[in-house]
Amino acid sequence: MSPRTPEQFEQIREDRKEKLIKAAFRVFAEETYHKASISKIAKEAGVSKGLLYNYFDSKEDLLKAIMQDLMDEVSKYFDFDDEAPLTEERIAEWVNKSMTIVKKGLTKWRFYVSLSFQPDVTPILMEMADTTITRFMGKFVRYFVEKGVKDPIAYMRYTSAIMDGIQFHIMLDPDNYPIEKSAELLIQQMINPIK
Amino acid sequence: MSPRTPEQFEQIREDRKEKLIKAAFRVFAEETYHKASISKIAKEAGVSKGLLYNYFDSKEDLLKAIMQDLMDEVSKYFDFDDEAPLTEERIAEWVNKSMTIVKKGLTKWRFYVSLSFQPDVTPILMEMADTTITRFMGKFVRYFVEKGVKDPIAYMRYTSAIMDGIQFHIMLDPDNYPIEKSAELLIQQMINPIK
Amino acid sequence: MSPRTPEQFEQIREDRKEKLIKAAFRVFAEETYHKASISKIAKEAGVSKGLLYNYFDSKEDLLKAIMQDLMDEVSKYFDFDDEAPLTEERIAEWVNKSMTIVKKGLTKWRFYVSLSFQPDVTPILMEMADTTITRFMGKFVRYFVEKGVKDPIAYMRYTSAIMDGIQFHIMLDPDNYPIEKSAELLIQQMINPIK
Amino acid sequence: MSPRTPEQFEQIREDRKEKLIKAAFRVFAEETYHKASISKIAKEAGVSKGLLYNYFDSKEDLLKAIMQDLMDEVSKYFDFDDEAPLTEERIAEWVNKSMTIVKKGLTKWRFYVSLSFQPDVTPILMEMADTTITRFMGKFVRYFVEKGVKDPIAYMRYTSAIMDGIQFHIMLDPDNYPIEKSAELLIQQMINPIK
DNA sequence: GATGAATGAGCATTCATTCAT
DNA sequence: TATGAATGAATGCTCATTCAT
Repeated sequence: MSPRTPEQFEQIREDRKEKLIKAAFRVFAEETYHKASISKIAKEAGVSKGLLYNYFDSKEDLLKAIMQDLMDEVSKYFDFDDEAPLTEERIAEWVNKSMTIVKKGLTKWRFYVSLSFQPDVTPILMEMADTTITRFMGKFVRYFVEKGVKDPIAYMRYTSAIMDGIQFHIMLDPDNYPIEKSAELLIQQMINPIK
Repeated sequence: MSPRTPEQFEQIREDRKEKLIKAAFRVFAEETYHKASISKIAKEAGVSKGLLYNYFDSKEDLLKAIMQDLMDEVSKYFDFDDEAPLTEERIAEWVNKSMTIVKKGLTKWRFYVSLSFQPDVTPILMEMADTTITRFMGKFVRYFVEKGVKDPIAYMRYTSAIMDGIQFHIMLDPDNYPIEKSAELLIQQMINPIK
Repeated sequence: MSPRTPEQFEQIREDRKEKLIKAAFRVFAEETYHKASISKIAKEAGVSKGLLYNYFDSKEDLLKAIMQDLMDEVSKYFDFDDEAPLTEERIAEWVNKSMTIVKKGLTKWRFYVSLSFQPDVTPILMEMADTTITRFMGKFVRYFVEKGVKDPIAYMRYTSAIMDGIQFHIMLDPDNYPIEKSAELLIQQMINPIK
Repeated sequence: MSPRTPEQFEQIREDRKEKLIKAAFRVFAEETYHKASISKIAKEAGVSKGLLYNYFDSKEDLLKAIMQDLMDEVSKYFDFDDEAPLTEERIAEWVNKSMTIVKKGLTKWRFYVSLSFQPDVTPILMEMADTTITRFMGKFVRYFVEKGVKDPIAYMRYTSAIMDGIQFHIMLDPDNYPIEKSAELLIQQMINPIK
């Protein structure tokens, strides 16, 4: 009598959840978290409002799911889980990738930054991001230590800031910002740091 | 004829307007433009909802007034209106001031950035900012031209991005970010640019 | 010390009242009684809101004043106060005048009709109109009696209805409605009534 | 899939819509379109304000629905869709019916006229009424042509005006207006037109 | 599980009216 | 007398959430 196994049900749930998150992302990105409506998200995902509440407890819960998704994507993309130390090649690769990923997903990253500055979202985000970022930073500090930089932590933070500043400018003016030139200059600064 | 002179009325209007802008700023900063309610702003300013509409045509009008205020403050602070060219001293001063102003007004600048990333606010902001920013950038380009930089426009944009990245990081972690060291490094890069 | 006599003050009051009524009429006619705002009326009349309340107790009071004005105008126009009986010439004159007056003051009469159909206005209007209309009708009844009409009251009401119907159509489509032909037909029917 | 069939949902929707239109009609008729509040309409219909917006996009949309209803009723009542020409019997029937329908639905027709004179409603109504009225008028013109009337269009408009004038008077004073006598006179004028 | 009708609190905005000056 | 700042209730409308089916 039961035409689907529990596994199949689980699969359906996962697919639907994914579909809802994608839809919510599109709507949130286009209209601000507060302005976006659950109705529109449900319609965009092709399900009923009621069903959406079967998958997420609230609008905020949906927002958290989106952010988790975004963070997973970043982690996967850079794959900093391994223990290998940074090399000059990997630095260059990281710089280039970081810029490309922004240029290719403008809406997504604008949304991410937008969220991260919304006062009620910031704490949630910070908590979620903490461990990932810490490990990430550690790698760079060790790299600068080996390069003989005098204040490696400060230098790491300085270069991180540069990276973020560039990404920020790409988001605001993707067509005119000199991405390649900037990448070249930043790589230069990281490979031959001011000691 | 008039029970209060027009000057008195004008004075009252200015005072109230100022009070409302300050209140609106506090509420917007705390809650996002869309979540913030006119009711709360009026209460925060200690006046009735109706009165607010005596001074501002709409919620958006109020937002614009706040932003104009912020931009006026920046302009006054940096006073880039004169025609004198940039010197090394002025560059150093600009870098230091830019960081100090953020550190001293964290809430305000977080709010400013937050706004600038809200999809429906961005166009309004862009329109208001346009001419100011253009003149500002021109000064830096001319400076780098004189320094003999190969691609002065790209270099200007690169250093602008660095400045913004640093400010961004100060906003996120004002207590730990190495402000002085960063200022020193950035000044270095601007006075002895990579040609 | 007193630069104006009481009479002059009275004159000023009358002039201002007139100006306010005229302004209120324009605004009401353009926007419906309920949609029209006191603010706009005061501005249209070139005085302050406060002063308006010095002359009229409320919005409704202002409306009543307008209606009284309109009715006075009608009375004056037709001058039915004299005791002379209706003649065929006066009938023809009345028909033609009645149509011309509508054609020449479309906005005004549309407004008048519009008001007369607003549920809360109707009773006020009815009360004000009562005596004027009664006397007016009496004249016609006597006229038809003399013409030997069998049911002169019914015939009077029938022709009144025709007149109103024509006026109504002129208001709705002043450019195409056959005013002259209609006048001619109606006069015909009144001079040679169906007995 | 669905807990209620789409048909059931459709049924619920139709019922509610009907109930809301009826309630809106009552409230509009009693208070003018602008004074009537959505709140009151919802309460009158026994549903929440929110639900009303589930069925109608706006107050104006609700108004249109009411008017469409009224126009449908008239159309159904007179059934002028067929191609058969007007005969003397049908003329008489039309005159009598036209008066009866007003007498029997005073509130409704007062409301209809009231609406048609509210400045912001007139254009909406005109647009909706246009084609119906044109066809209707054509029939009468052809009838008068066959009767050998000299200016059949003018005569059609004249008799339409009479009809409207009578209806207008019935609305204002249903108890005293000589309906039957008027009907008789008008029928007379249409069957033996002044050539 | 799945639907969408239903709710009600909340929002931006308007406006007749009052009142200190 | 004359002003317009100030009020607050009311309005049309939106939307997250619930729930009968």
